[in-house]
Amino acid sequence: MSPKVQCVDLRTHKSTTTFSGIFPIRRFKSKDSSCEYLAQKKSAALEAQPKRRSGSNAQRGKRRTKANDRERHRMHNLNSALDALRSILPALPEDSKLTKIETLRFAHNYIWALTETLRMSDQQISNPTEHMRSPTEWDNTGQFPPKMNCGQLSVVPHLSPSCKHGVFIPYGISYTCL
DNA sequence: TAGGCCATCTGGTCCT
DNA sequence: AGGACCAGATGGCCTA
Repeated sequence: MSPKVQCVDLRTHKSTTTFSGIFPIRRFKSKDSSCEYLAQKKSAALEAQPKRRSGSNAQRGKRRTKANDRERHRMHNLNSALDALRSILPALPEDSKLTKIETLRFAHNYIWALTETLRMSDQQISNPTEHMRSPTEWDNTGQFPPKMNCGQLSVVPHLSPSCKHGVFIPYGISYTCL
């Protein structure tokens, strides 16, 4: 059911590999999202006396309709933001659309991959002897850059051998499904 | 047909 | 008081 996601070389904008969208899930245990907290909140709400809202039925109906409109508008805004996020993620095929949760997970991994690429770019600047290694050589050495594993998503950053204004430009991130 | 995804409604809570 | 935010419930649509 998960859509295939096609990735591109960020420099050439040509598609490279595809993977199906199973992304690593990082589980957080926070007060606001824990099952215990939500269960407590729900039971407290059930036990609580129903609040008497002021106003006639007609007034309450009007307020409810207004609140529904606001909520609809709010969700539309949220969806617009998700669409904007989808549009900047690399190389979605024309005929498929990431689901909401896939969009968020993909964005998370994409940011992570870019961050790793920058980090390794900095390492390369501080250690110029690594500069001329090809990605293949890097892979063979098992040293730099390491093959980054993030759950089921494997990220292999490739660094451009060119240097612009003293900054190495990362041009490629390929993803392979493990 | 079951399961996933989504939009919408709804009531509760928090904040201004 | 009213708005924003949140999570649960519900029903529709689609796909394997």
